Amino acid sequence: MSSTARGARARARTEITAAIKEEARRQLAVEGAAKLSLRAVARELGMASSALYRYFPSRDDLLTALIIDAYDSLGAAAEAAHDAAAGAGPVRRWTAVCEGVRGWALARPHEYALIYGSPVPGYTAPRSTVPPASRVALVLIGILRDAHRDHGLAGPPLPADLRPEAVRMAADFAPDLPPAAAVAMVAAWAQLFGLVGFELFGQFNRVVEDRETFFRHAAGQLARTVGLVPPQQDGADRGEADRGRASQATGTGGDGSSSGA
Amino acid sequence: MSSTARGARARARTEITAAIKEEARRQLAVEGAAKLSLRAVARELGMASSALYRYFPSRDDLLTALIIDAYDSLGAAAEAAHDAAAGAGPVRRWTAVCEGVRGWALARPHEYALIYGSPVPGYTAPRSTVPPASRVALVLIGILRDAHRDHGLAGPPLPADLRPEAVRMAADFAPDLPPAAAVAMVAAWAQLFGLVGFELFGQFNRVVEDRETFFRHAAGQLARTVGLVPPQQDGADRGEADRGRASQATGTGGDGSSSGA
DNA sequence: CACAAACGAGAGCGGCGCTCTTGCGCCGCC
DNA sequence: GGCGGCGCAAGAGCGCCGCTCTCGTTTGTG
Repeated sequence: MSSTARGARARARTEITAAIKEEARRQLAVEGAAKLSLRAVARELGMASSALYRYFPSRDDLLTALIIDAYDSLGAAAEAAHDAAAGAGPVRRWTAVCEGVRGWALARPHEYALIYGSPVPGYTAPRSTVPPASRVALVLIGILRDAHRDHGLAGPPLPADLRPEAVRMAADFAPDLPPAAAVAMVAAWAQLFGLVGFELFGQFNRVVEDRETFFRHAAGQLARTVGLVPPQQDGADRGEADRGRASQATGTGGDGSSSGA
Repeated sequence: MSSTARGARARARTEITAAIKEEARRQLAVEGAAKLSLRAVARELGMASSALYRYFPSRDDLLTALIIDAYDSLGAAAEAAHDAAAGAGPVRRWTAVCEGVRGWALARPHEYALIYGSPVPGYTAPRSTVPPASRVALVLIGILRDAHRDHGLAGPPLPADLRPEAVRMAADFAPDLPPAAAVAMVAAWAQLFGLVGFELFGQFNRVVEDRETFFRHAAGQLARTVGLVPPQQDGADRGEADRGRASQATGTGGDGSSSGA
């Protein structure tokens, strides 16, 4: 009841609010957050710049609204990518989510920069951004939970001095996961956005060319570090690579992630 | 001969240029890059704002100069951290560099944001930023090269479709490394800055509390993913992982980072 | 119907990046 | 040693910005 038809006035307000955000997002995509101008938005919408302050008390508040929307959009993309791979194994689902995040970021670089780039100087994100910001992490945690329930997780040991923190982390947001897995999960979460951010912000420019393939591989490795084991037996892993110097022969055997299946 | 005493005029110019950058860096640390104002810098230096354009043709050029300085400062910090651990094993040297990077970033959050945060809208970094930006990566590559020469590297296999790219990458900037190691290195490089960025930009706010310990552990794990194997020492902290069902094998022995020394 | 709240428009304040023009002082050259 | 020229600082000014205040109008409500 509260959302629809509480009078023409209220509906007009939500419509105008949406139009402002839409136009702002359009300018964001073109010019970037730094050059987003309230006056330009108002101009494009055919209203006085002062009128816009009836809807957003300041430029930063507009930005905050866009940030929340971006988090939600990214979260939805991650969830959609996960659902599209629902039937598959945990590694496949993991990489699907990672690729979903990457795809969203590549399609909306400025919105990605808005939420994972440098935060505005004195600005600290209000609490309202927390839940939408958690959605990607929740999807990843869900994959780990399922995998842990079904097969267990293969994680590295936990150093003694990290154990209390790990226990706290698991209790806080991943009660179904062993502490070591919670730690590995948070690290992988940050590392995922390191990969995406580096690609997006040009750090890979003369370094990585075939970024799609590179990312897929890296995401698969990330799955390993959180304890998800690829369908085929591991075991072959460790002794491999290149003992000694003249290695070069390394690789050859696909690790399974190369097969599309 | 070119650097010193090419006349009083020239020396005054370099001095003023340095003073401008210094003041700009001061304002950067206080307000952030978005609010850095040429007029404010000029005001603080007691000169007319227009005079400042004799030294930097635009605000973006000032920013670019600061970016290059920041890259160099970070690179120097990474090299210093590495040299301080020169005698140690590759894992210790790796984590030392990672912690050096983190320490630098925590001490200069705004300068870090300048180089690894969102790039300015239409702005693409000029070529002159490339060499200083590479210094951290070069240090890490050096560690891998040494480790590969001395003990070999234990990396995961390379999927067939990534092999051409991996060969190209190794040839381009790590000719002494096997292709798989070059790939793992670049991924770890990006992931390192993912960890640092998330901590710095508040993404860990209600997630990770003991960030120092968490980071040290994550950096150690990163060392493993690039094929650096920790000295095998069966310590007390082991066997935790998860105790789920088939908790297979759990990689190799302790990561040794738990010991304080 | 009357009234208060919400609203849109306009003017205006201080600050910004950047440009142009105007004088001045230092440099090298004859 | 005088002098022309160049580098330099300063001021005024343009168009933009975020934001505020005021004022007349619209609109939902008791």
